[in-house]
Amino acid sequence: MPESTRTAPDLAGAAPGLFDMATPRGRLLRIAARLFGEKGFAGTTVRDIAAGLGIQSGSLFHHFRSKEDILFAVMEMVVEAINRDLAEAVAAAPDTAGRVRALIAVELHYLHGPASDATSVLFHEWRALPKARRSVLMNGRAAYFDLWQTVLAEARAAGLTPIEPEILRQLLHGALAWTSFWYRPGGALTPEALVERALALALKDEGRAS
Amino acid sequence: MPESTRTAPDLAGAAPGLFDMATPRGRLLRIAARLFGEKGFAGTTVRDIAAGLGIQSGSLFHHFRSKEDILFAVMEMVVEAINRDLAEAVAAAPDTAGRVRALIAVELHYLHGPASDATSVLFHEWRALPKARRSVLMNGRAAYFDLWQTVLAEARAAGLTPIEPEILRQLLHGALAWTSFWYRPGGALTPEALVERALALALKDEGRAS
DNA sequence: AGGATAACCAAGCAAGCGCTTGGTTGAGTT
DNA sequence: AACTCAACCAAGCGCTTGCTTGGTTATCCT
Repeated sequence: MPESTRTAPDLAGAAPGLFDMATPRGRLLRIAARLFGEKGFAGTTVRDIAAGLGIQSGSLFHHFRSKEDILFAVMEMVVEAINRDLAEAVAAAPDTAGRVRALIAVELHYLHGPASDATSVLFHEWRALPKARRSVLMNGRAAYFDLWQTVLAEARAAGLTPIEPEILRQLLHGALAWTSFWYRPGGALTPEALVERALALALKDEGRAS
Repeated sequence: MPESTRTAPDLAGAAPGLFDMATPRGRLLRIAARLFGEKGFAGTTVRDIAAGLGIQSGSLFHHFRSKEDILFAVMEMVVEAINRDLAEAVAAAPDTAGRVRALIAVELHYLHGPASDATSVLFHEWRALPKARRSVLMNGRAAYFDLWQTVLAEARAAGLTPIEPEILRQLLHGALAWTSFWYRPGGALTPEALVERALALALKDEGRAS
């Protein structure tokens, strides 16, 4: 499939995901992310993960100290990558509407591109972490939330939306996160078209739907 | 707290939830819903539920044949109730925008009113059910989805949104479902104000935010 | 008074869970 | 040739899981 070069960031080398498939650790994280995404963290056993790798369940603990550490590693990886790409994409956008579109495009790209498994784990399984680790993750995401809020405040000042930035951010985040339950790329609705629909939802008078 | 009498339905007698607190079965479902909502289905044990009722874990199986049956009963109860209230509220609304507001208000009322635990279980834990039972639930929700889509199609025909009804329905459903992770009634943002924000998100030129 | 029944307890079983242990293998280094 | 070490296996430990069993108690119906 061809790249979407206009607004979405280039994740290039990370093609089969954000994990290094050359190392056992990377392969482990990849299938763990897939299983956690499919059956949830509590619904996935270390034996499931081991079976996916073709090794014994005990051998997992040569690479990670606990099942929870695996979940945390998956999430940390996504947080770092998404932070980087989001800042890049926003900096490259020419105007306010372009920045909002960039935010949406990056988030949807993570939710449905090569990193989809790991991203939906980050979005949907944070309750499985103890509070201490949850707040570590939230610290890592602070920059991400700030960026959204800054751009949305800019949009509101420009008259593109009447909704307060922090509320709009949460509503949009929910709308986008939920797409992992119903949207599948490859169908009639292209990823680019989905970005435009979400943008039409976020901003007045930017709708080019249908 | 006073009722919101304008558009939200009156759930009256169901005050402490939608469960009949006079029966052991109702009390069981109530605390099961709370625990499933807090820790997830797989993260909740039958011993947790029993402890919440002050009985032995084995005694649960006098009321339900399996843990999964408990989850299913919680979900069925919400599906029935929400279907009924949604149809009522939409029928009572005077115009298109009012019908969209009614849809949003009912959904948010279920997510944050007395039935909040059970509703967020329905929205977030359906993956814990085997596919056969999932499709039983989906059949029960068909009327619900149809209603949303009909009203949103009407809104689009009236020029209130450029987004296709089925896509808008999914995006809005995500935005609303996600509020259970961040919104708490009793704070600065009232439930009524949240409804207006969500309405401003759904429809053009209906924004009265700030 | 006698019988049926709903609601529970006390005890525990079989299976599955996360994780540990001690040992093996094979590629890389010197 | 001797050594190191990452990557794994085979076995199983201690615990928790959902659920079963046989029996007890209180309430209601007749």
